[in-house]
Amino acid sequence: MVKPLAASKSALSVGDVAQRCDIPVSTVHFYEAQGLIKSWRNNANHRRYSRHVLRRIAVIKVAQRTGIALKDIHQALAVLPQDKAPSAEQWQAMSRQWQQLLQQKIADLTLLQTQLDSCIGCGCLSLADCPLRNPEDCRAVQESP
Amino acid sequence: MVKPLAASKSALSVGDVAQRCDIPVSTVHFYEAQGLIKSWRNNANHRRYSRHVLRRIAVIKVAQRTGIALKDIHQALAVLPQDKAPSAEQWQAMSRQWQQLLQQKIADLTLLQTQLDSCIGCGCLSLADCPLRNPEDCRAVQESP
DNA sequence: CTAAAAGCTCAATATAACTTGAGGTCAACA
DNA sequence: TGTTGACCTCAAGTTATATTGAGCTTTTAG
Repeated sequence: MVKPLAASKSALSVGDVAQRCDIPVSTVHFYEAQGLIKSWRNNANHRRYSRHVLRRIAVIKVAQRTGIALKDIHQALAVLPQDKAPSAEQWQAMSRQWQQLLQQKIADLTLLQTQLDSCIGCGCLSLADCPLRNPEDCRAVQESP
Repeated sequence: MVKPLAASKSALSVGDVAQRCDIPVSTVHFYEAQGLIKSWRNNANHRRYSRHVLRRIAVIKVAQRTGIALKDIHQALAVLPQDKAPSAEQWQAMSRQWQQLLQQKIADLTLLQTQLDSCIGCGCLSLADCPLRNPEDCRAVQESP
């Protein structure tokens, strides 16, 4: 059974977090072990999370989609507070980091696409640009067409 | 000492291949073990590669830059012959596969960028689009601004 | 002719990012 | 009350992509 959202609940169990972020409990544990998120313990030694952890995990997921490694995500998350909502400034600092990375990646892929587009099977018709060129390969191709 | 290129050499040693592709010998072995490239053996049981292996490895490297997994690269490479230059058709078939994947990735990242751009710290000002939104998180934020 | 360089095989290790499992606690519901 | 489900810890396993090392053979340069 899926529990209804209890919006006013201020502390979340590991199960709550897992469910709401749509990740396994083991992953929540893992992220915590990696220092990406934090928790405290209740009397029963059960983890309790601030609701702000949900945003952190959302950020992690987005960053991962772009191919950023966890340790880099860790670094970027460092500018966000663990236990309260980030200020506009904090948020913008993070966001700018992502934007730059994204732009970089997009530029990289776009270049590759353009190059591939003008590449005729590495017959080296476009020697300077072909991303698949290889000196030896090109020469060999020219020798025995 | 770096050997001069011997363009007319038709069979390459594992060392030749490694040097010309700028990858370690162990990686050449590894790719072969994975079935991405092929070799035959000479009298001394040493691997010998067709020069066309250089193009295959160039393709592997390009594809990896875009974040494509080796097993998918394996599949795409299947349309290229191991022991001769690909025909224009074969090449184009491959190229089209890459193009599609690239386009997909670029589109994905661009979307993400746009979304991130219009996201104000997930105060959920743009509820429908924010890639960082999370129902519980948003509601909580609204409750305690 | 000999010693270094390059090859070979096979097994182990490495890193990232998780997942699974064993064995045990604790609280709520029928 | 007892059993189910959510937690806990800690260790081991998994997949992808290689890299490293040990022990042995072949080639090549001086």
